[in-house]
Amino acid sequence: MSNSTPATIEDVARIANVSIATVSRAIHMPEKVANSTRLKVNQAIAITGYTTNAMARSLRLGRSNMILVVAPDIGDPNFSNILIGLENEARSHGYGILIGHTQNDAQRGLEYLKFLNSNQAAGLILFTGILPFGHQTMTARLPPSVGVFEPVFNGGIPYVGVDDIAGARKVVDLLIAEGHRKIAFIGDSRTRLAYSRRRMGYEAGMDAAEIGAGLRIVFEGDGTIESGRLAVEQLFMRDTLPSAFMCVNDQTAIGVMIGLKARGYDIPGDFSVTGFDDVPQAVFMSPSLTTIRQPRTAIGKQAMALLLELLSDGEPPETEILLLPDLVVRNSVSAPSRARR
Amino acid sequence: MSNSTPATIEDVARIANVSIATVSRAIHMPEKVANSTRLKVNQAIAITGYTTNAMARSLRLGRSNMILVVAPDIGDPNFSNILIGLENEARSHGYGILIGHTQNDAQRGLEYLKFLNSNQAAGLILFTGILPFGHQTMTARLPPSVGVFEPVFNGGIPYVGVDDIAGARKVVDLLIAEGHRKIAFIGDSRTRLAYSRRRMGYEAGMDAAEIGAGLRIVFEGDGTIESGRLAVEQLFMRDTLPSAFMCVNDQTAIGVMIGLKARGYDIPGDFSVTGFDDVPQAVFMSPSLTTIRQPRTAIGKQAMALLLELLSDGEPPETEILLLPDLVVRNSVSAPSRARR
DNA sequence: ACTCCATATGTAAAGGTTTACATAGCATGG
DNA sequence: CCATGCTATGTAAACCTTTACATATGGAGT
Repeated sequence: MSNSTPATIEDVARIANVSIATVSRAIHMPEKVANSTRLKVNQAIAITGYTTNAMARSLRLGRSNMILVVAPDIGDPNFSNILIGLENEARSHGYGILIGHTQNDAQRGLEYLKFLNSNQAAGLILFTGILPFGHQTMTARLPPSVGVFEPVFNGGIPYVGVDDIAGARKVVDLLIAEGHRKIAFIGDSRTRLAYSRRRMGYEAGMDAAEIGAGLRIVFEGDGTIESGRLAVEQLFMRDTLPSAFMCVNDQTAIGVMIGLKARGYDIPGDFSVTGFDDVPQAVFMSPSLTTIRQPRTAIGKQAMALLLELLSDGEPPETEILLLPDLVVRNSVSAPSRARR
Repeated sequence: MSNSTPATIEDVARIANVSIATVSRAIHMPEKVANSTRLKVNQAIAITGYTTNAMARSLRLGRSNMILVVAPDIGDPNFSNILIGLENEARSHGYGILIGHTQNDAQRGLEYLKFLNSNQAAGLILFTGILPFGHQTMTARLPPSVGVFEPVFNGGIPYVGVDDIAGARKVVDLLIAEGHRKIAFIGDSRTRLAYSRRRMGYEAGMDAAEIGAGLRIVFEGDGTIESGRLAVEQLFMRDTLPSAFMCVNDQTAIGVMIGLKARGYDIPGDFSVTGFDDVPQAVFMSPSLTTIRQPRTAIGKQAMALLLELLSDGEPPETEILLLPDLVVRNSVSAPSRARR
């Protein structure tokens, strides 16, 4: 039974007393095979413990059953949850996932391009806004691909992300509902498209509440902790201080909180602070951070579903799928302090 | 150049004016080929942009260049850092990594077993202490495998982990150096072998300091936050309270801290608390947690290196590799309070 | 009874590699 | 000058599938 060398389709055929073609058909197109024959084949498969040799199959078919997932950094805690969504969806359709990380290094990217060229992956999931294949990007013959989080610069590649405008709108609406009017947006319009969209959500919310430009304060940072701290420093040099800091992401919010605490202020007593992303530590901060949760597993699932559709249909059903993220209310927001109102 | 269908070895052979065998040799056994010929072949490869079709190669060779990594939960933040180590090491040897997660579900495990049987992976990395293939485990024909973190129950499978005894010893030595003598160990001897070893480290440290059994307090939990909280409740019902809680892992330590805070105690003022693992949030807790850092990336790298060695040699060079983990001193430990000394 | 068609199965080629074996060329040693 | 052996290359088989095409079987329609 459990021989040294795995059973092949031929072993099955011999035992079932049919040809290998029939075995193949019994497996992949059962309706094309007589009931009685299918039974014999299934028995033979059970006896031999046969499983299709994926290598041979992929070779014959000209495509593999693997999806390559490329991220700049697989150590990113964001990544692993998306991975779950990706993996579940892939596996339930008979695909496996292959992972690679580039650390934004073109040389590494190139190695993954080789992977693709050597037919090892039928599709590609990209976590980066830029094709990571250096100067060969232009001539690269890519398999069906989809982006995660951000549109992929340069390619007609569909992507799955989050509705950043709507998410930011939820935040600003909360702050306004709490009574804030002087709301600072600590942003970053350069790095990622998503960040610009969050700014748009902020502006839309302020518009809707008819809060004039005079009360809007926008600081351009770069999405890092340090830039949050810096924003506080700069804003304290002006005369009009906000009562709330709406940050483009959680990193920035952490920086802002560090800055405010360093000056001896209480959060949310003196200032309210919000983030965006819901990084894992957001819940452990003190105060815990009110933020927007990225539906990571759902994003992964959707992205993979889209890719699989692409793989079978050829045509992208839609070029952009935006999921609506949820507001997570914690303890970093309250009504504006008397002094700041 | 960039034709619709990828170049094959035959295209290269035609252009270089040699046989396909020579091309293959020029690529994989360059020393077997005349210099002049090798040059011609390399030029032809450059012209055609040829890359070896991995499917065909794996089929012919009877083994793939993929390593399957199976973990109970790839969303675990521990996981992603180890993944980096695994991936780097694998890639630098021409292997790719395939990931799967079982959620401790035998059905899922079985699907990965199919993966293996269908020759899609040359080796296996296991994050679980038990072969995740349900009842088929016994008859499963596994490729070379290595475990991560824990020995794999049941198989003669080498593994890479951390020296838990030495790690625990570092913790207890620190506590003793701070002046503690009544040190409670909040443990879990059932779930994981690693946890029993940490207990051994504790006992060894107490022995070395000649602290008698009378001063040792051991609570058997199950490694969860809740069990840490429970330990506090139980211990407060006894008459001899410890001055320090040495926890078998960070989860337990979190629970202990919750329990102590609920009773209004200050950490480390009233009681010292230590963990083990250095989970990402350990640094964000208040007070930040003194604990043992798992060298995750290094573990991943070592595990993959061991597997690759297995793959080429056939013989495991050693059956257990233990890395020495570092103590991370933060703010949850101080000298014992007067009252508890 | 004969033709035709549908259904079920078989035969063989093709997919791209690697490699055992065969061959050719050439130098070395007698 | 021939036998021998070494080096470089070529030929063809094998790895395991899938599937176009061919064939066989049986039933329906005339």
